[in-house]
Amino acid sequence: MKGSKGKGKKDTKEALKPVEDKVGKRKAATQVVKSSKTQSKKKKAPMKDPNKPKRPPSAFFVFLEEFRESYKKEHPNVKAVSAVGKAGGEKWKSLSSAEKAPYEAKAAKRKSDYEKLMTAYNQKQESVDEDGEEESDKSKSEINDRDDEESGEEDDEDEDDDDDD
DNA sequence: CGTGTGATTGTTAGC
DNA sequence: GCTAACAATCACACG
Repeated sequence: MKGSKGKGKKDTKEALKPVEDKVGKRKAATQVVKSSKTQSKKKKAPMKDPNKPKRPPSAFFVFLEEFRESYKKEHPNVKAVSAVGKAGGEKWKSLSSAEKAPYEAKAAKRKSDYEKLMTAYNQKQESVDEDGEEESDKSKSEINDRDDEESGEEDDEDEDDDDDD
C-alpha cells in the first residue's frame, strides 16, 4: 500500500452487505470465488507488449464517463474516485435497458474496433521474432490521413423499447 | 518523477 | 463453463 492516505475510510462492503441475492451477479451461479482477487487489483507492472490493444470501456464505463462529469458538478469537493464509482454503479443499475441502449451501442462498436486491433496485435506477435517490427523511429511521422472520421454510429436505432420491467 | 491504490461493473480472453 | 484480470478516473503518497 503506497497510496491510500490515512483517511482511507473504506467503508464499503464490510458494513454494507450487498443483499442483491436475487439472481444478478455471477456469484449466484457458482459461488463467487471468494478468495483470490475477484475483480482485479489494478495492474502491477506488466508492460510487456509494445502495442497491446487496451480494452475499450464497457457500456458501464461509457456511462460512467458521462456520469463523472455530472457527479463532479454536484460534488466538486469529492475527489475520491471510489465515490463516483459507487454512485455510478448504483445509478447504472437504476437505468433501464432503454437508457443503457445508447451506452451499449457504443460498447458494441467498441467491440468492432477492438476485434480489429486484436487481429493486428496478434499478427504482430507472430512476427515478433522474425523481423524487428518495432519500427524504431521512422514512421510515426505522418500518421494522419483521416479525412473522414468514419464515425459510423447512430445509424439505425432499433427502437426496441425494451421497457422490461 | 512515476506509479500504485481506492471502487464501480462489464467484457473478453484463457483454461 | 467459469474465472481472473483488466478497462477509466483523480488525487495523493511513497521510493
